[in-house]
Amino acid sequence: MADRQVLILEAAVRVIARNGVRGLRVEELAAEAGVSTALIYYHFKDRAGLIRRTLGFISDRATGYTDEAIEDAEDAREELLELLLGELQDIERVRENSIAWGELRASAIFDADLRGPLADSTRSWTEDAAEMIRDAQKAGLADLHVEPLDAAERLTALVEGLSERWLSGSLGLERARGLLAGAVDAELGRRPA
Amino acid sequence: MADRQVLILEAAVRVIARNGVRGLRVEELAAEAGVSTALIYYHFKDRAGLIRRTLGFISDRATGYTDEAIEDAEDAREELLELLLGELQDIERVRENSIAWGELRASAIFDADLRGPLADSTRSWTEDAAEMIRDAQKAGLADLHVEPLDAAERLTALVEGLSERWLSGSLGLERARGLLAGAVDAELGRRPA
DNA sequence: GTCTATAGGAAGATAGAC
DNA sequence: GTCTATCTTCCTATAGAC
Repeated sequence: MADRQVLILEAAVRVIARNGVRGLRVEELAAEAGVSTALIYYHFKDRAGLIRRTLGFISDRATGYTDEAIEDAEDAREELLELLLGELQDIERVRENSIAWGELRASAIFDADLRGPLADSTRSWTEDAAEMIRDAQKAGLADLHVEPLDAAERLTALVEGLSERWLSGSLGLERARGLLAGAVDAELGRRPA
Repeated sequence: MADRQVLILEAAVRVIARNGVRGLRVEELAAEAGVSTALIYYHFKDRAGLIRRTLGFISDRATGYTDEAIEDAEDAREELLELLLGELQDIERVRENSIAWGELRASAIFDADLRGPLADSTRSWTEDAAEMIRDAQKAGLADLHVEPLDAAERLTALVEGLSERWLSGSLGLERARGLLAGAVDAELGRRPA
């Protein structure tokens, strides 16, 4: 489907990461994407449609930048940690996505239309984490009495909380990463040496 | 200082809770507060000034509505849980404050001026929680090897993450509360029966 | 599909009286 | 300090040509 649209969506993520959903001006997006405002309205109907499509786009590409690290992981427990730490990295693309993701979650509070896709992405991410926890349990790397889905939901929600604190300047990145690693230990039981 | 200003600030919190920071229209705020738009500009200079003052106001009154429940708590560990659960209640005032708080944090990502007060409030809340963890440890209700400040920072960040999911419709309130209780168990060790 | 140009309206901000 | 009335700016959205 028209890569011109994708171009606009990618630009939209950048603009949102810079100014927030609330601060997105169609004209600024047009400049960022190198197209006219009219073209944006042609493809996305109106501003609300643009935002909605951008959210879906973010949800879709929300995974991906952790893949390499996850493949390097030596076991399921390390995979889980890498999956979670993936959101806490000082890399342009990660920052961009994290900010956009936070914006979309915040926007969903005031716009019911955004909630469906958001909940879907959240569930999908959580289930990935839960699956890794189950694998860790099978490998004897996690307490068997922890409920994988509960722990996964707590850990992913914690990542969001830490990420927001990091991005808003209340928490240093290294400390955030350390806290997250500590949470994995608390949830799964300290790693057997 | 002029209670008219406080009246406006309180109205601003309500409007922000309803429509978000970006959705705050000076005219709507004027209607909500029962004053003219001119008066708002008189007191707050411009829209940006109004937002800044409102978010500062939110930081200040960020605590308070948990006090009763905390007093009823039977021990330090229960106090901690009540402090945290205080943010996850379906009560008008709590929703309002939680949404406004989330908006403040989201806004701080794009506005460096907001970061100082935000970090201060966050630290204060975290330290309250850490103190309760220390008390719980003294009372034999929490593992002694947990680092109070680390656990407190994780738990409060988790509350923010869960709260955001709840408010954005990705998570039911009861489940959020249950997950939080589970996190306290995971962090402090299961409560000795 | 894409642009230039612009209509139209919403919202921020101010003037001036009381 | 507070209001009514109004100015001005900015931004979404569309018309119409290519």
